[in-house]
Amino acid sequence: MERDTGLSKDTLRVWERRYAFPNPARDQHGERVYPIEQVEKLRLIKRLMDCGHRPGKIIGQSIEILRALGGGLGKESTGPVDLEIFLNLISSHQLPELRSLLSQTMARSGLQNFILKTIVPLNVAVGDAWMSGRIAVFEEHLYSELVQNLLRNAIAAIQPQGRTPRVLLTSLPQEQHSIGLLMAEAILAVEGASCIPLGPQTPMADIVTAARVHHADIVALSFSSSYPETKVAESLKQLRLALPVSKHLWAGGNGSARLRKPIEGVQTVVSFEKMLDMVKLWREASA
Amino acid sequence: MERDTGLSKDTLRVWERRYAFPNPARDQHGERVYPIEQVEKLRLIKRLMDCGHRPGKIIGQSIEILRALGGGLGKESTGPVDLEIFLNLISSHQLPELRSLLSQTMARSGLQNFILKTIVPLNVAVGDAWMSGRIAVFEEHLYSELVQNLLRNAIAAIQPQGRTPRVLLTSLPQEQHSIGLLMAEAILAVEGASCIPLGPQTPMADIVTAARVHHADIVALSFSSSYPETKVAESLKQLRLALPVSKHLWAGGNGSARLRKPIEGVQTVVSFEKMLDMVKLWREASA
DNA sequence: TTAATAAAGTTGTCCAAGACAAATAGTTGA
DNA sequence: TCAACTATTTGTCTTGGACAACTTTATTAA
Repeated sequence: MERDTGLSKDTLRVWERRYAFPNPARDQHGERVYPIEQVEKLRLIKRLMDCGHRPGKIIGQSIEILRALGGGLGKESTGPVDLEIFLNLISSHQLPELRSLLSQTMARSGLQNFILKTIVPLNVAVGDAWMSGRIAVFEEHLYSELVQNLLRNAIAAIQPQGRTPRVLLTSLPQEQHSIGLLMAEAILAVEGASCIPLGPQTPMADIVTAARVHHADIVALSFSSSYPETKVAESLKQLRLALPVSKHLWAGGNGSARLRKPIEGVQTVVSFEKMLDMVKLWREASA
Repeated sequence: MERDTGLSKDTLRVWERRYAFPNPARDQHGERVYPIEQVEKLRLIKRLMDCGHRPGKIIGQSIEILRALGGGLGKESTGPVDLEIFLNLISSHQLPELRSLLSQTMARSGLQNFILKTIVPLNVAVGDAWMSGRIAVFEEHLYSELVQNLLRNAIAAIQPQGRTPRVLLTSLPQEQHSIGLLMAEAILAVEGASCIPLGPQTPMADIVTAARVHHADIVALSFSSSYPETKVAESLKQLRLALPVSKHLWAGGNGSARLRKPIEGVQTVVSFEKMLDMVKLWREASA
């Protein structure tokens, strides 16, 4: 259930006590068995919470109402590219067609624009489509794999220039999403920065050591919206203390956008567009 | 601690009660704070358990003795390629050199041989080197990223032939290791099979649906040694029941090698070499 | 001596309810 | 309009008991 919903065991228990939901059946040993509709409702609630809703307010609502609440989320942003075509290919399992359309789009717009104008909005659209029940988990997985291949191939095609800044890219142990890291790496590679990609889930002590031995100028962390809210600021403060002041610390992803107060010595990467400006600023400052 | 050691919260608690280890300090709120040496010992124990040791027997030993126990693990297999060179490059952070040596080796031996003779033994060697404290977590991460890039690029270079069998590749929700899936995909791609790579952590219901809509002939699952032992057989039986009998079900990875009794209708992929034979057999049978 | 069976020991996961710190919302006063 | 204070909400940690499933050892039969 933790994996399926993104909610911790303790949270599920305390919700049972407080809100009488979820209300799982019990098997012959008295252990909880969650009906599929409760799992779906929990997933919806989790996603709405990531958008700022509070559990106590929405947990009593029916699935239909929750769906409606989420429906109006990403509608306002209609990108320049028609995302509907992509979504249709995803939900109709046209793997080769989807692959070539993505490749074509990338070739046409260039890597940076492809990420900014197509992949980022498409990720949001896919998330929404999953939420409204339009596409399934495995369809999302397949799409992710495809994008990952595309990005890794593009990055490999650019390859080392040895220019500054040297950016260490990773996420903390609780954060397993890596697609954001790849997008950042691709964009930075185009800018001519040298990336040290550690992949997701690097322990803090290792980040500090890696930054030292690889002479990183910037340590960039990614936080998805499923990263525990309370932990983001805490982890960043701790890491800031452990890193030499000379090294910049950047925090990106939807999880870091929720930060209320800025943290001393930590820069928030609001968007990939802004990240380009930040690289420019770093270069000016270090010149 | 769960992430850092791979041991569940409950296991850590019950060990405290039964074996008086770990014995974490407490902060001002009475919450557990684990000294670094206890974390290391726990990691060692976890790894030794994956090799068949039982916790009660080894938990009382000192770190030195545990290290010695693990040291004699993979020594017998000295591959044809000199792994020492790779290990040295990893531990001395020579990223570009490591990258090009891997590429060269791949070009020289061919993709399949590269995986069988270099990557597989190297993965084991890296794991052992981590265990003996020779390389750090972040160095292992960097190596993983590199291999992943290499494999994904190689797979992309082969690309679709539309030949059978159609193999759906994924792992179950608790299993996050994906490098084994990539190696399998690469080897199968060379054989001309069509892969549907869903990445790791696909819920069982989604695997069934995906197998249907993509007309998969074979569903191949990967289990690493950190997958809960008791769950492997259980999950496979359940999935076997949910899949049509016409679809083959293959289980690979170190986690599935621990299966004592074979499961009706499930084939164990003992090694990548054997997988090639299995593909051949499938083709003969389906002709 | 071997093989099968039973008993004893080992091990991980689940259960329940309590406590509390931190975050959020609501209220009041300047 | 903003800041400070209070009340409420919320998630995570705590403890120890229970037990099913697995392993090992002992016992019995062939």
